[in-house]
Amino acid sequence: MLELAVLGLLHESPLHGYELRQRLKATLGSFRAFSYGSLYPTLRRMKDAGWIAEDEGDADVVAGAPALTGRRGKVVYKLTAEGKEKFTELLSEAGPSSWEDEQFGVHFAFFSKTDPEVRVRILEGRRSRLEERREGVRAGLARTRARLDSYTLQLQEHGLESVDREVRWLSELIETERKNIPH
Amino acid sequence: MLELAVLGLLHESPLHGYELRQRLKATLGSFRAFSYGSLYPTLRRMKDAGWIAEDEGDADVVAGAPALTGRRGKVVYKLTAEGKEKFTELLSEAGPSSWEDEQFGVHFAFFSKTDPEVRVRILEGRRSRLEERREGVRAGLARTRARLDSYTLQLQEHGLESVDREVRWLSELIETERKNIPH
DNA sequence: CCGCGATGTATCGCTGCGATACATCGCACC
DNA sequence: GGTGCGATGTATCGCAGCGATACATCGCGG
Repeated sequence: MLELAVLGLLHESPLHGYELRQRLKATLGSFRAFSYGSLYPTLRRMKDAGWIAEDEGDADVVAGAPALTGRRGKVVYKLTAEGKEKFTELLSEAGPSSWEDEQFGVHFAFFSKTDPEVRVRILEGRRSRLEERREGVRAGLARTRARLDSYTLQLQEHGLESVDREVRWLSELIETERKNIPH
Repeated sequence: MLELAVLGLLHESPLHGYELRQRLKATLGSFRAFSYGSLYPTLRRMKDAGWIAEDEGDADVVAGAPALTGRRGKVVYKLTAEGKEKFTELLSEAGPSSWEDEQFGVHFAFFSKTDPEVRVRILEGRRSRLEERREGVRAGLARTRARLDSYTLQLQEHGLESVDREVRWLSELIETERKNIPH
């Protein structure tokens, strides 16, 4: 899932870890963070899997004697052919709903790289899962409302409203996307 | 953090794992889930720490021959004296902001067991952390807005609005709570 | 010239998730 | 009267990601 984000960012230009992390923050904003603690291991995993490779064409090194010794310089990564393929695959993939749900934000951030039909599918998937959960909570709430603490109640109602808000947001997006699908 | 929730629930009556999980769902609703995968290990940890103990006074067992053999019956837990103490401690504790932030929902759900001053402190803490994050995102967004993908932009703005909404919610609650503090 | 904040790579221990296994109980349906 | 299925119940496994932290270098202002 972090993987998808990394592939998406490298799709535009080669980057090193630190920069990737900055972009990640800039791209996902308050939606998701990703710490170095997951980024670096993930980069290694992806490199081992052959999705990305170290980019040696880095200007830093070219400019004369790189001082050698331990000089732990930047490690710039770029997408491989397999990586590009994997990106496209992950970007339209279904998988178990839990997976889809977690990656939704990342997925959405790279929507411009997908077809309108895929977008609608993803958005509708997210919406229906959200609606499902909402109804579950609502039902439980109706059943236990009387027994519940006033603070608990407020918490739940706030949560419910948040979910509702997102559902409405998604509905608007779906509406707009539908218009983009050629007749 | 799950610990706080368990202590809070057991504070009202002894319960076994399954029932705890149900209550957890009913109490926290859409805010947080907690799976068995965390619940059972946590119960063990808490028992080892002496915060909770098995409750033998269970009616099931009393009612004649319990069929013995493997009969892996319910394991009912109750709060110990240390547990009660720990609960009060955790409920008003500050700790690192990350900790506070994650436990906020649980904390809030048990607000009726705290003093109004503590409530205000917790609510204000949450609000200021939220505001801080919001400003960070806003600043980054202002800087990169032009370069950003339209979808990325929409995602970020939606996120920002959500945070904003919660800040407003918190402000209302703070207002109300303040009135409850004796002159 | 030195000190500090930004840049940069990397690891550690922890919490919690989701899936799953397995067993029993109660009751609905035929 | 059996049988089958959904709710109740305990438990574990592997995995993803977090937050803190260590450590090194670079660039710039005082």
